[in-house]
Amino acid sequence: MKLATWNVNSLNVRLPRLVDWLGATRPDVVCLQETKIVDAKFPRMELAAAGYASYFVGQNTYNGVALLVRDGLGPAADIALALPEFGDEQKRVIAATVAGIRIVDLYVPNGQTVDSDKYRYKLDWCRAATAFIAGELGRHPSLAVAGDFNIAPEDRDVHDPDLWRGQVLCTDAERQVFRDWLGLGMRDSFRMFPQPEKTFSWWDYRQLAFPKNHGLRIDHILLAPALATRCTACRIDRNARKGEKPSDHAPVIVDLTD
DNA sequence: ATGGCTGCTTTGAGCAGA
Repeated sequence: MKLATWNVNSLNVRLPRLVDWLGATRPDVVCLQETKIVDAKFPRMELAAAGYASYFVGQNTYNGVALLVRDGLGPAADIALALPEFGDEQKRVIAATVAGIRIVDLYVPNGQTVDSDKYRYKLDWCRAATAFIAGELGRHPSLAVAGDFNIAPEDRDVHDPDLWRGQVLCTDAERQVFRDWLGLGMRDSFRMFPQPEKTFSWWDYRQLAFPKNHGLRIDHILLAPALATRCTACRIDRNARKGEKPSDHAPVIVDLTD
């Protein structure tokens, strides 16, 4: 089982690249964020032609998440489309059970700046997500939580920690959320393996950030113990950030033994 | 040397992303 997460920053713009990437990478399940598309316009036919079933919840302009499931894995079951007991207009969560694995796809709010209402919303949202993950883990030992967390967990996940210190994505409160999720028993799959230094998953479109590798690692796949023992690799597909009209995020991919 | 983004919006300057 190959599981991936990718913030595509508009499925409208990125669909050709996504289809190419699916063909080249052949993941079994893909968690998408920032689809920015209403359900009625979701390109399910195009993705079906590429060999994937789509499950999604979206809206115009912002947010939107989807799960893509490769044909032959069987249908996704027990689909959830929001954090329970957290009134939220924004479409940031989809969860489903696929081939015995419970997959939670999160698009964590950005937070904008620490003095903004959006930062408060981010922390409230994350607290609700903590409760959701705890509940899911209780029901499903084979749990994966993947997505754009908008949290760089440690200084080594930041190209210039001094520049980013205390800034949104890197604050103590956000990093504590990440540790809270690990504290539930989840493992950061990326850190289960030796990794090259300065490996990131997001680079600003501006100021040549990508060629200078001025990035952050903010996209993650967390695995419950029962899946962590099956995990043989985690990598970030930096090549997907190259070329014409890339997303500003690169995909994260894990391999799980059967 | 400097500044160099992208996607979206009941189309066109402004917001948001991170």
